[in-house]
Amino acid sequence: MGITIKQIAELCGVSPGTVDRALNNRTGISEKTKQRILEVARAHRYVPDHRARSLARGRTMTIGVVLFDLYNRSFAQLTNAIERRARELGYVVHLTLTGKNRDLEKTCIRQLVERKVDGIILFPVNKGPDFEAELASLDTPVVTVCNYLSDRWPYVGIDDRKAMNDAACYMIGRGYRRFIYICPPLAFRGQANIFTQEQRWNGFADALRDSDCASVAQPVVIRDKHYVDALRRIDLREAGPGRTAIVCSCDAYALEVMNFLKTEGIRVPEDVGVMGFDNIDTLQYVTPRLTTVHYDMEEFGERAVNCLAAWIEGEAAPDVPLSGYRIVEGETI
Amino acid sequence: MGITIKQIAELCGVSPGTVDRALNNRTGISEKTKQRILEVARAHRYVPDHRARSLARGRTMTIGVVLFDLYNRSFAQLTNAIERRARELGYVVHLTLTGKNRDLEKTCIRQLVERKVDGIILFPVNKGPDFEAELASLDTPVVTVCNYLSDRWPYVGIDDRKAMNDAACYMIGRGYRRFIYICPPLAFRGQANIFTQEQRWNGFADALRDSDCASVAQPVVIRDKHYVDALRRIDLREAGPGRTAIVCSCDAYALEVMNFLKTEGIRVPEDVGVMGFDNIDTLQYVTPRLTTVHYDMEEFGERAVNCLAAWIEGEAAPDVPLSGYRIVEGETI
DNA sequence: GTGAAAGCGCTAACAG
DNA sequence: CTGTTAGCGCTTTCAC
Repeated sequence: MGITIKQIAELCGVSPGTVDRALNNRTGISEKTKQRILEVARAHRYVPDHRARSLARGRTMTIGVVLFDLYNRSFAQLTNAIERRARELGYVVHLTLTGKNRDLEKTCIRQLVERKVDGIILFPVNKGPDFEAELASLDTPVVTVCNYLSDRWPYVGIDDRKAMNDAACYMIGRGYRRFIYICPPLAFRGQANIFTQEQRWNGFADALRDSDCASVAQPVVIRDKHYVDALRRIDLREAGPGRTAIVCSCDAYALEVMNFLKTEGIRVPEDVGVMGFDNIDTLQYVTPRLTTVHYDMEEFGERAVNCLAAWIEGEAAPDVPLSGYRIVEGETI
Repeated sequence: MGITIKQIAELCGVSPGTVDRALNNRTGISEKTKQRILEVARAHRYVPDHRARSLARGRTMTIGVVLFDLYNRSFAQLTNAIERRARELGYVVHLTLTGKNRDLEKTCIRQLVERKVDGIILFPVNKGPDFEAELASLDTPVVTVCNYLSDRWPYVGIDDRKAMNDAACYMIGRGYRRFIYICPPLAFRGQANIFTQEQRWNGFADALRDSDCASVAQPVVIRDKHYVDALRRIDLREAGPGRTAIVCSCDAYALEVMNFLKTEGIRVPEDVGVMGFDNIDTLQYVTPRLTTVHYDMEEFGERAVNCLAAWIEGEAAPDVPLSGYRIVEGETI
């Protein structure tokens, strides 16, 4: 199954080297033999063996991607963008999914290294000096996305702290004074890499602290994975100064929260406001339109690939500026 | 960068063959030298080169996936399931996306073959004898998903014709007599492989024809890519016998339609009913709850991988039974 | 313009 | 138990 260069060489009565010259448009071959070889190759449906080629050439033209999963809309978009951009640059993608399992993440990375990918795009769930050392020892370019690891690797993302700060100010500006902050990942503080989620929380806390509005209350923070249950135990209609907002550290939580509020007959934003983050595309079909923070996942994907490709082809890891974001004024705040 | 078996052999003063025995837990090596070799390998962070291994062993333990894109929720789910199941079986996934481009699909397949994937999971957009011949000549196991190609390749999916037939009967049973059928892909009939979409349409047409209910009218069929615009030109509140339903050949269209109806102030299902297909997970956040046809994409992914793996490891392509489906009774019909 | 040979890193078959 | 050798398929260098 599958004819090889050597076999073509025999069939044509030439050497493998000559076949190589013909097949790869190299110089130093007469047009006549070249055509003859190409003819035979076509007739036998010659397909080059990429493994052998990459072994000889030293490049696989493959990039590895390590993500949680594809359930989150954003990741699907990101993967899509990565594949497209990678393809444009001549790379094929190895997709590996970790399900947020830290050991599995290491396994995935190891597999990619064994397969000698030219570079890796990583949404890290691990962190810490050991992990960094491990990553550094790979001798493989790595670009991090959506979750910062360290300045030893380029990072593609936004300034989440500032963005959530802006969001908080926006809410305060609209009369919100009491807040419930939902962010289950915070429960993994110190264990997993939840940099982005921490940044968002910090940005939120900053804003509340810095607010010159005296009536802003201490926020209630929900770290429970069963955040809807936790929410159920709170009296959301309790009277008090200013309005109440449920701040979700990402849209996925916000959607669940809105479903819950709907079943409880709690009106948004009349009774309580809801703030999201990510602007996932699902939102365009949901009423009321969620107020959220938008950034461009497609751009993330492209930037990550561009950066990785530049690193692969160049010497050092290029710097990537943080991406932009904006608050999407919906109907829930 | 990266130590090789040969180098380890030199360092340990043994032959490459012995190192291979130690590294791969083979028999015929003394515990002592084995430990010594493993020691050195670990110290130098030995990582096997998968390309070389696969070249020598004849298997890549890689499966290729060819899909449109990841925008459709279903595909993201499918990809996720494929990756997970493939990983369980020891395979790594090459993901290629075609954007529904028929030439690009061929390119993707060729790339995967060059990379000597052990098998391919394909959502085909091409069809016809030429394409089938091309595919057959690959000498690579291929399993088709979601879009049937021919009985030469296993197919993972449901009986779409019957499912849409059931859906139509369900609507007729609920008093619907006038139908608008939305299915832009039908415009590519004869060109692209739209098997599934045709099946759904056929099932729908069957049901209307076979209905013993005399008042069922000929459906209006929208094949226009700008189906919302087409819909705008129709008087949806026109009086007539029975109720009117907009039947969408997949949920993605239904969501757009519902958004449109909302902006027009047309109530669902009071003024007009809406039927979907696929039961994408987005639906759980959309009101009113869309009536649709459910099938299990996760199962598709698993079955496809299982089938492919069985074929790779066995002789012939295993048969896969059609998967189940069910109508999800929502609030829009 | 073409051929021969070495090598990429690993495996497997055969000697010893 | 260990070493040797011959590949896997392609590339590349150096002769001719």
